[in-house]
Amino acid sequence: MFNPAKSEPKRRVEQHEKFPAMTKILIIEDEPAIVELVTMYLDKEGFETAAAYGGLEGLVAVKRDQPDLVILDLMLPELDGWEVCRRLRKDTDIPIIMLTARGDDVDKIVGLELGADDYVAKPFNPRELVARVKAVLRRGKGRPQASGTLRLAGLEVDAARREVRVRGERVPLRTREFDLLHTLVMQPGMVFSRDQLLNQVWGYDYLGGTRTVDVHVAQLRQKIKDCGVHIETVWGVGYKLCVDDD
Amino acid sequence: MFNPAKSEPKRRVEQHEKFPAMTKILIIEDEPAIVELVTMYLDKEGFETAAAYGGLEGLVAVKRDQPDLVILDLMLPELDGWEVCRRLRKDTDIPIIMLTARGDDVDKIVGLELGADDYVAKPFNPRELVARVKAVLRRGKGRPQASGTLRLAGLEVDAARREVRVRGERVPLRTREFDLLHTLVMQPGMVFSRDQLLNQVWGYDYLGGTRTVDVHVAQLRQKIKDCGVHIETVWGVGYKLCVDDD
DNA sequence: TGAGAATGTTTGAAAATCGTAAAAAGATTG
DNA sequence: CAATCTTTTTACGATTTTCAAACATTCTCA
Repeated sequence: MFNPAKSEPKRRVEQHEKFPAMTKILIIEDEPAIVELVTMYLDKEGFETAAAYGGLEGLVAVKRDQPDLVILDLMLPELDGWEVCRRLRKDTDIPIIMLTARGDDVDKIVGLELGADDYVAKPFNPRELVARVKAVLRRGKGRPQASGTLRLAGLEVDAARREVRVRGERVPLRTREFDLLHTLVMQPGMVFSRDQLLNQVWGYDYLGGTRTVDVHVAQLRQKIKDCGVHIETVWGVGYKLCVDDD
Repeated sequence: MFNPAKSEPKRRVEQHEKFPAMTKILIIEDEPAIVELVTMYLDKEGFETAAAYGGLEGLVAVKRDQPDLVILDLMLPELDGWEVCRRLRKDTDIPIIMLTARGDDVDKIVGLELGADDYVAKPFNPRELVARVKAVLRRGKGRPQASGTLRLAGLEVDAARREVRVRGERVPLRTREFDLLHTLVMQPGMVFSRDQLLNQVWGYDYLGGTRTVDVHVAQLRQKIKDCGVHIETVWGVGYKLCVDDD
């Protein structure tokens, strides 16, 4: 998609940094006290959490919950962290933060051999762990954007620059408007239901009503009129972008 | 594709990016274990690989194989990475990613002195290396990000000297300010999310909050005003550098 | 044609984001 | 190790955007 820093709609968030709506974090750790502590801190930051208390259980949980990040203790019953990490790495790219004891060979963990993304030495400061979680999650986001301007009749949409031109003239759009238009322009003629648009533009966890889409469509229509392209209502279904035929 | 939130969750089935048929990558590294590992990962991504186990051998291999990118260890027998890099740079533009030890002077490596395109600190995560390879290759086409002074209206940014001039007048910038401006100037008009800027300027493992970016942007704005170029806020997304239009 | 449902449009309060100053924390230097 | 400089955090007001609600309009189908 195209929005580098989606705003997080409809959610009670204070000073929190924004992460993809409901980022799921799985904690694999046998000591309940630690699980509880970490859970508490992550909750407070708006993350969704799950826990597994052993290696095997952990592997199952990963499959089931599809977390966005795993916090993995090195010392575990059944299957130790090394093995769990290795198996996870074999068929996923889910970021992993290891909990290690002081003195563990950190280089091996984060480096080649295991391929974890980061580690925190026990005993650790929960706040630091949270910071690391955020940092690791952020890493994926820095990739260059697919450049290239989409053109359709008198309409140009530049995703990388977030600029829209109507017959060559720059038209300032707001975040939602831009994202909405961009989705439509990417597949001209394709009908999008309001729900599809909500998922695409507002995020899958958006809690508002579907009429919101209508409002934004109306505003978009205002701003991009007379460019040889228009947003058509598909009655009872949704909207699509069409090239004027005359 | 760079949307952190929504389109990202499918981590499992990662689609291979398309690079020119059979992009060749040469690894110059004396430790066979590392060569093997890296080779495996690059293979998996569809790259063609070759290896050289020493500095001299590496130079020869470059001549012979004409790779599209070189991964170069800093510590090598015969001829060390510094020297190899220097010689490569003397008569080619082949992108180079350096493998360094933690603590090596990264500024010198990627800066003008050596002119490598990127670096990865050992011990490294192979997946990250692959990501960097892709990033560098992608960057390669398009823009001569090479040395020299970047000029944009009344603004000059000299990466080598780390100097900035506003309408010819030198303006002293602090480290962060300079790096920030530099990344923005390299791709004027391109929108950078705060996360992207944090990754680029502060590093992949920066642990602070995103508002830090705002503060530095504010300070930059102070220092580079009235030079025909300004930093624009892209509401809900991030910042971009724009040439004044009036 | 008219009732009911879906959509269009306008609006202002509420929410989100941003700018900035100033305090706090961290680095660097002499 | 104190002084100084840089960076980061924090706090709060200012600004911008969003969205639900209300009402108007259009559409469908009996």
